[in-house]
Formats: sequence, structure tokens, C-alpha cells
Amino acid sequence: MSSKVRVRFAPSPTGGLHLGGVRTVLYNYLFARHHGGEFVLRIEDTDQSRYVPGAEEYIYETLEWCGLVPDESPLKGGPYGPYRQSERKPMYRPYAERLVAAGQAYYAFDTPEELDAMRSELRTDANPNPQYDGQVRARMRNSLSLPPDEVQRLLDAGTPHVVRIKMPPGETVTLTDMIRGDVSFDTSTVDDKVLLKADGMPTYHLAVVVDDHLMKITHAFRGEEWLPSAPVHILLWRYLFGEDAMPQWAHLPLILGPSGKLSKRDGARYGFPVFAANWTDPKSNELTEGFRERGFLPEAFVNLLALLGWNDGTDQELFSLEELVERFSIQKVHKGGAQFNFEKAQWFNHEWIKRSSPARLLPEVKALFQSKGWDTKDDAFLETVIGLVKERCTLLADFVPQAGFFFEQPSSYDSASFIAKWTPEKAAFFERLADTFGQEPDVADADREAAFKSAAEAAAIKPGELQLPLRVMLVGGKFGPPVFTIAGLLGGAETAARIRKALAAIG
RNA sequence: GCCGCGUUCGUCUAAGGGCUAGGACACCUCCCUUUCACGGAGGCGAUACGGGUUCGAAUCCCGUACGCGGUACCA
Repeated sequence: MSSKVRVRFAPSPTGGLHLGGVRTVLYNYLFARHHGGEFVLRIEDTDQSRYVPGAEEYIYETLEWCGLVPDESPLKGGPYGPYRQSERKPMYRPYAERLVAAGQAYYAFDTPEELDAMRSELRTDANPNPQYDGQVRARMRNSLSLPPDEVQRLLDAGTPHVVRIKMPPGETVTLTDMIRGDVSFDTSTVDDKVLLKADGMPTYHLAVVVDDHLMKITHAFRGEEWLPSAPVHILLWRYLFGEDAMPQWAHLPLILGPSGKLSKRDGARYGFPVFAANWTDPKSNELTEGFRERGFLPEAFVNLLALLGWNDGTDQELFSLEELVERFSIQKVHKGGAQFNFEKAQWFNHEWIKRSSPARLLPEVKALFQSKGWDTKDDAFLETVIGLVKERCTLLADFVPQAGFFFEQPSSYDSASFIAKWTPEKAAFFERLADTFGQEPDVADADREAAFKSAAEAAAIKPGELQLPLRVMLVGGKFGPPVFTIAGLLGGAETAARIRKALAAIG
């Protein structure tokens, strides 16, 4: 028996990939890589009515951005393809038939209208959601309640039908979850789930079991919302391939929003992204914002997601993907849901921008500057600028206001802080300073600072009272790196020009 | 309703029977800095409740409350 770890991420292409989804991939990926195993991407598109064009491509793009590239996928192929369930359609029916033949499943001919009628008839306050269980089964139209010749007649006539699992009465099914330990279910409380739909497509229940078996999946992680249907999957494994061959399960806790389960609405309502990357619904044209476009580094996004429901037991919070792979342990994943906090998410990004080299930041920042129409030809200059302002940037977009003055002259001046103490003497000082700087285009920062100080002394003005005005003249406001560093990068001529322009504006 | 899962500072979490329950985000104070940040030092702040078991419980057991999930020919 092979001990090679194989995990899979199986999203449905219905649009976007929210935090919970990306975290599920992440944990799959980390587990696989930690154990030197394989990571498989399988697309669950058995519900064609919910399929959204472009959603599958969006998933690939998102995974690539995060650095979570699968070993096998519909794009790349692999030994267990196809990896798109719609392309595997013919593979599922034989398993359903096998279950029927063994008496573990049955044909049901009930129309949607008949099911609706049953539910509204049986619905009471004490039972708001009637199940298709042992009792109900007997009064519906299926191969267990109908006489055999009638069943055969319906089948021969091509009557639309589904295959349902026959839940055994009064059995206890136990799942050993890697995170939660033993979880038990009474089969009497689980209804006869549909396995194969009338269109011949499998439901999720049949598809996961068959595909996980055929693709030799050894460990399966999914959201906590799947826990209630675990007994169906366990029974299917027992009937079809043997419980011993079943992957080990782990049900991940949910990611919560400020009020309950995190939803797309939360993003719009509280002003933070909930998707990894921007997603525009092709039908409604509705845009849901992504972390990428909001200015997050993928390193930070992956880091914050990993820590939302897991940690290694130490105080360390900043991890690269490589470190996460090394430290990850599924047993350390929490049981309880975690509320997403955007403030903390931004802290992670700020930390990653600070610890990233200017060279690492260059592509993203360059693209940003290009979109502003700034001159981005000189990479060395850009890297210097990035190194100077990165600790002031929480989101990538912050590089625009923080570094814009290196590319454009200020269009307004935040002079409120010094205008009250402005004097003709100070104005005269700056006139002279502009002349001096203008004549010496290239001197060292320290020399320029020394020249500034001695000029101030000569004018009998405290340098401290002149430094802030100089800063505002050069950058427009009270922010930015050391002022003489800025002057040095701008050059003597440009510095002089900015002083003169500001003087004219201030008056 | 029924079934299942969960519950440590406002939030993310550490501590898996034993020191004053630790760290981070946010918030507040101070220091550094003649800008904004970075950085540094402090402060505020939690074991949902009630019973057990034990010399000793955040930790183990039972109950209650609250929260969440599921209950589709959706995943």
C-alpha cells in the first residue's frame, strides 16, 4: 500500500473565491507539501445551472497569485484525469447502479412537484423540514415502495428518476476527524440523499467519494458545513470501496464576519475585501473586491489566512509560505470559527511590505506608478524611493501618496502649521536658499544640510523653524523621509524650482 | 423542530491538571524623532454560567445558556 500523501481542493466554478475557500486550499497545500505529497485541483461543476463562465479561470489565477499551484489540475492534466467532474459524467452511474443492485440505494421517480407537495403536506411547527426518510420513503414513488413490474415499466419507459441512498435505520456511524476527534451520527436522523440526479450527473455526495477513490486521495479537508453529511460519505465508502480505504477527514472551522458567517455583503457593508482577487459577476456585472486589488501582497494574504484558525503554538505570527509548509500541522488547527478582522489583516500587509526588499516590491509598485503616468524607466531610482517610503505603507496603494512627490511637484501646500509664524525674513532666506541650491545641482545630502544650517545661522533664524517649511515646499505636506534625503534625490535644480514655486504660492 | 459542531481580553490566539492566565491587532500614556512613519517602554482588558472529579481545573465529566452549521435532483 502506497503511503504517498495526496490531497485535493475541489471548488465549484460559481464565481469568486472567498477567504474560507482560499484558506481551505492553503491548508490542503501546506499539508501536502509538509508531507512531501501531491496537491490535486479538481473542479466540481456537476450543477450546470450554477456554472459561471470565467469562474474556473479565476480560480487558476487566484491560486497562482497565492503561490498555491497544484500538481494536477484540468489545466495541467495528470494521471487521474479528467479533473473536471462534468467530463467524468459517465464514470458515476455504474457505482450508483452497484449500490442499487446491492440494495443500498434505490430509484426514485418522484417529480419535483411531488416532493414539494410531500414537504408542504408534512411540514409542521415541530418538523419544519420534512426529510425523505424511512417513513416518507414508503409513501413516495420509488423502487422500494412500488411493485417490481411497475418499477421495470417506468424504467423501460425512460421515466426520469434519481438514485437515492437507502439510509439504514438505527445505526451509529462514527467519523474520526483529524481536528475534532470522534463524531457520531445516528443514521435514522439522516435522510435518503440523492446520489445521481435525473440528468445523470452525480451529486456532491457520490462524486466526492468516487473521485477521491479514483484519484487515490489520502486526506480530505473541507469546511465545517460538510460535517452533517459526513455519515452519507462514510456509508458510501463502506459500501463501495471499504472504509479502510477512506481518506482521513478534517473539517475546518468557518471564517466569521463581524456578525456571523462571513459573506460577500459583509465586504460591501464594512468596506473590506472578502475575495482573493477582484471578481465581476458576468451576469449582474457586480464587482466584488479582492485583496490583491486592494493592495495586499500575496505573502501577507497567505500569512494572515494561515493564522486565521491555526498557529504553531509559539508567539510567531509572521511566516513565509516556506515556513508555513515546514511548521504546518493539521492537529494544531482550531475547532472554533474565527472572526475576520481587517485591522489585523492590514497589519500583516504592513509587516510584509516592511520586510520585503525594494527589489521584491518593484514590480507591483512600478505598475502602480505607471498607472499614474509617472516616469518609471529608472529601476535603481525606483528601488531607492521604495526603500525610503515602504515603512510608511500599509497597502501597496499607499506608495502613491507616500512617494508621489518624487515624480510630481506638489499642487497644494499644507502650510497651516507654520504660516502663522511666517516672516519676510524667512521668505528672503528661502529666496537665497533656492539660488544656492540652484547653482549646486549635485552635492551630498550632508553638505546640503550643512549649507542650509549655516545659511540659517547667518540669517539668525533657528534651523528648526525652517525645516518644516522646506519639507512642505518640497513634498506638499508634513510627511515623508528625511527632508535633505528628498532634496538630494530631487537634485539641486528641482529643489530650487520647488522652493520658488512654493514661495509664489504662499506669498 | 431535529441533528451536529463550537465557546480564553473588543478581535486573532498561547497555556492540552500545578508559578501573578502569556503574545499580537486595536485603543490609551510616555520616550525617540524639529515631518509622517519605524522603533522602544508602559497601561486597559478574558477562561460564558452552574454542578461535579481532584490536594489542585481555562484544561477532565455532566447540565444550562449562547453562537454557528446542516436539514435541496447546491456545493
